[in-house]
Amino acid sequence: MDALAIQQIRQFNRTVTEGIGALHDRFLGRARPLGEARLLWEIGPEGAEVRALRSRLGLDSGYVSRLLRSLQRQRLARVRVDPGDRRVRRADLTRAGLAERAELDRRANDLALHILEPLSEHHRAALVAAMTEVERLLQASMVHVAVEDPTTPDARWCLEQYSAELDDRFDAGFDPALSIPADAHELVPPAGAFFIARLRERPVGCGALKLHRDAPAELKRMWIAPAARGLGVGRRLLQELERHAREAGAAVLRLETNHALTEAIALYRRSGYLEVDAFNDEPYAHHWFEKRLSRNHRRRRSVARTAE
Amino acid sequence: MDALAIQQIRQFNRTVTEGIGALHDRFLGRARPLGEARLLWEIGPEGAEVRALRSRLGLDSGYVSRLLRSLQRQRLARVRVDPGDRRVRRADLTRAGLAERAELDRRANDLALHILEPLSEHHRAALVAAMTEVERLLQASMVHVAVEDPTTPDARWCLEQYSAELDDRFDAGFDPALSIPADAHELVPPAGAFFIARLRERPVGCGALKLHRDAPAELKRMWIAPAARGLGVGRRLLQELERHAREAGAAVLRLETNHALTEAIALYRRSGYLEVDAFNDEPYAHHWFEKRLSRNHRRRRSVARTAE
DNA sequence: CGAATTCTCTGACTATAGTCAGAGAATGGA
DNA sequence: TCCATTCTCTGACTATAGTCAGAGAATTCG
Repeated sequence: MDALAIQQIRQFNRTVTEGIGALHDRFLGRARPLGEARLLWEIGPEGAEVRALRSRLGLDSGYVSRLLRSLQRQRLARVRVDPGDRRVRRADLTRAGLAERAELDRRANDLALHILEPLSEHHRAALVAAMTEVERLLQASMVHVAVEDPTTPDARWCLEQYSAELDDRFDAGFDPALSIPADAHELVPPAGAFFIARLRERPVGCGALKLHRDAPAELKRMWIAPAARGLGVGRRLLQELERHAREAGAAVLRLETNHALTEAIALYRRSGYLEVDAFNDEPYAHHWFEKRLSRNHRRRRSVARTAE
Repeated sequence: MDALAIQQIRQFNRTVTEGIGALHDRFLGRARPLGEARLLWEIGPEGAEVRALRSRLGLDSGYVSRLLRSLQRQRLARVRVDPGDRRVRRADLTRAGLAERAELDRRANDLALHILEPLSEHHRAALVAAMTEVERLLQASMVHVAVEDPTTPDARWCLEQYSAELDDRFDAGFDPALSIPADAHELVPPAGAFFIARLRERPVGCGALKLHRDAPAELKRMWIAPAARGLGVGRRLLQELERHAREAGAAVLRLETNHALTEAIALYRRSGYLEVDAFNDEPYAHHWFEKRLSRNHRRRRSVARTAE
């Protein structure tokens, strides 16, 4: 694997963590312990349920309880019982707490300004552009794909997004009732599988398989959130779907699609799918594709694996 | 100031610290406390003086002493008296310590690999390129310029680099003895000033002023380390020199230079210097420049100040 | 030579950032 | 209705990452 690339990433990590990290401490000014500051920030102007704070920050319930008491003692936050469910508490910020949060916000801005300030206009623009690029690609690298239950709220959300997008892009709109169904019960083992691609817990794409004993497997419901497009998420999702289908014993994976979905069609072609005659009567489809899943495609823990 | 740029930098900081930070902890595996791991790394294969470790890591002497004892108990390091000066101790790694350090190195590589692994070749190359760019520009932004004593080892080193570079680039080489002198005693207040540009303590450039009561100030000994070129360090150094000359009462700043120094000449022209007739008999000079230092050029704490 | 300085170590102390095991109150489901 | 679950809090405990004030040995400076 490319040793130079690895060295560059390590160098980048050093520069960013030491450089920005040191600045961060100087600007965010460790006047307040980090835990309190994070909590103060996370409560936000609207307030939040204590249990939500706990899960968002990944902290122990006892610890959050004590941090909140400390914020209360400093008259920065209030904690009250939720009238709806009297087990849960809601935290919100006092005027002083809001001011303190605004101050944190201001300091974070100052930090960014302090980085830009010494640079010329030209270099500033270059830095912001390069940062945008690094951030996008890091996010791409942090996307994980996993089989999930198609009935969870996240899964339903993805499927709704999928339908809404088709409705928006198809010339005649999209009514799931007129299309060949792929209901939840068909997308759980052993009949099929439902995959969600997530970026830090948030769903950014989905895809599903319908498995048929000896007949080709079918690829359904593939969708990538607009914000995650162009990052290779579709390619990775497709690879996972193919791997799953292969491991489930399918020799061929096939799919139908609409001519409005140009990026998807390009992805399928790029990934080795060949256009074939219509193999079903899906009313929204214009193209039918299939791909033979090679059996000997070993899954090695090597980087070369994902090379295009 | 550009609010979008600031938002982008904040977003970048979040993604990088949360994304890479989380990975960092997972890979570097908090099996060993961070303090010990840093020290183990810093001792290095060659060993190091304890006082050097202290200053490099910026740690308290008592703390380092205890950390070292802990490493000794784990048979990872040895501490011995320096035979030359029996007050100082040297630490070095045992075989086990070296193995542990190699393991840290391996894990840092794995972290980098883990970031690259999910990406396509195309996206990998783009990420590495963008990281290189961010790192370069962040470094540019971390350069600081300050007046320093021209007799310190760092100052001498800069001046040697300066001479060596001229000797290398001038057609006929460069012999300081034949050039108009600018000795250390001329480069301290009130006769003049010597500036060093530093990136994290390491010198990456220098420049000097000779001040003459009512005559124009002279710019001398300007040099930028090859690794720091193209980052705007020269421009910032020049701005500092001009500011200092202006504040010392000079109305005009002038300089002579050799035609081999094309980037320097371009910088001077870009910065408002006008070519004038020879005002001295410097044997190595081909061009003479001067710039009128405007008095009313207020130094505002605004970003616009450094715009080109 | 004697005084000041340098380098390291020890003891005593602190703050931060947690973890874990209950306990009590409120709620939801059978 | 009652049992399990959810939500929060308290007390007791831990590890990490330091800081500070000497003290003792070695060295350097005037």
